[in-house]
Amino acid sequence: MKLETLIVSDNQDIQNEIISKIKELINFKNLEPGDKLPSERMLSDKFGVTRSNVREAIQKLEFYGLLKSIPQSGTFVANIGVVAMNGMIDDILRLETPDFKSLVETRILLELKTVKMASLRRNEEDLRRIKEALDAYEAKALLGEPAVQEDLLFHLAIAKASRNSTMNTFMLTITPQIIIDFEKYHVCDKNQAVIGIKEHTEIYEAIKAQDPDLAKQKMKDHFSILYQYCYNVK
Amino acid sequence: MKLETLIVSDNQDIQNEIISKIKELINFKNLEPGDKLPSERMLSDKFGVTRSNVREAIQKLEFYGLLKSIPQSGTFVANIGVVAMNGMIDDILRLETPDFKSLVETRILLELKTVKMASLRRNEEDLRRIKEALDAYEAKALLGEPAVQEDLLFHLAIAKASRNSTMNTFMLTITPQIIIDFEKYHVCDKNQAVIGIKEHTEIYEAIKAQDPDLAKQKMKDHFSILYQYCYNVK
DNA sequence: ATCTCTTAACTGGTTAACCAAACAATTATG
DNA sequence: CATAATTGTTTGGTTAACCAGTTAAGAGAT
Repeated sequence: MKLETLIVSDNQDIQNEIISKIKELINFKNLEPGDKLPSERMLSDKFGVTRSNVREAIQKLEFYGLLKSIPQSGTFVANIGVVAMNGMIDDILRLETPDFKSLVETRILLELKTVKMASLRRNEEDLRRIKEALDAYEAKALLGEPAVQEDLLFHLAIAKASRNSTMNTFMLTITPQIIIDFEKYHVCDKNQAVIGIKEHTEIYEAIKAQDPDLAKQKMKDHFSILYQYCYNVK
Repeated sequence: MKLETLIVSDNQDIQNEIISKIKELINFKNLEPGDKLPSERMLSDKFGVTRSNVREAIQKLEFYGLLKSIPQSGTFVANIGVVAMNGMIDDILRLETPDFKSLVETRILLELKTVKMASLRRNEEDLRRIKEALDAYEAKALLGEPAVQEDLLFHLAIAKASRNSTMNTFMLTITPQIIIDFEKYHVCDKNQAVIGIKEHTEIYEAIKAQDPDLAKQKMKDHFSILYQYCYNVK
């Protein structure tokens, strides 16, 4: 486990170094939007790393919209000014792995919004899926078993019903880390699962009644314990 | 361009198909948390695709915390129930590329929160960086040139000052797509850049004064035009 | 029969060779 | 001299061979 973390960390460091060097190169050569970068092979030679490393770094910058690779042609600087380019690369380089507090803060923000949207936009199909998730959670919780996953599936069903694909994606993105942190910090270990049934049911009823403000309030109540806990952890 | 979109789409389809088959396999074989999946080579044989394709699919599921690859050992089902597994895979398969409206909705939600946090948590260094971005934007806007990138850099500087790494990452994630959509739908084409100077300055002053509610209000005002526009587009 | 040690195969990860498309320079042709 | 055809080179992408570590089966000793 330790070893793996170290390796990942090394890879990250190498990639960040390459990204940093690409940035320097762009600045040094005064490359402007549309200009071509040196080929992957030249870059890997120049930086003394493998082409795979260079490719990964380029793909990361491509993900953030800073570069654009065109097959059999080359890698080009995106249509973005040199100032923005430098600023964004700096931000990307300094991206931290999200801490628990920031995850919970973000999750609460998203959930309070998605539950309102879900109340307004949900159709019968959405409602059915949310109910299904609720029932699955209730069944597990009543058995006294840990139901963290069923819990989060209920919330994901709401996110889906919000009909906002971006927030839905974000919820999916943070869910695995939330699960890991919950287990790490032993959140939801106690009998809170049983309390959760009532809270979940109330949220579901509010969505069913298409009452966005009530739904938001019930969601807020649901998170009040977690909220306090999260601020105590840090 | 068309060709490329097609290829990407094909790749996406193949990947989704593989993910779907992996899901079926897990269900059919009743694999439980900790169980080992068949090797990448066997899967690629079985599915009639390349190992690269299988690897990408596995990596995607790994990103969402559903699988865990261990070098020289195998790929394992994460510690997540079969119900949650199925639910999350379905969600992942149905992930849509975010539409403009959902992007703007999400951006506004994030910005109203980060500007409050930035007001409370910013230090002098943060403030300096925000001011820098503001000045760069002002300089560009006064020249009558399009300053979309400088605009977004200002907002990214605020997100950074919020000291919430998750929201900061999310802002970075949506920024390139926002830029593309802004150009596509010709947002900010007119002289709105000049109006933006005043609004940006007011936001900056509120952050400087550490007044979270005022900052939020000014940000809201700043987005009112975009908000309307976004709902007209759809 | 049981336990230990060796060995061979199997694993995900990595590297290097290969591919087809795009581009540039050169040559042939009007 | 200008233009079109062609050929050789360069590109990002793909594929297949390779690697080091793990695993488990099997031989041998007790």
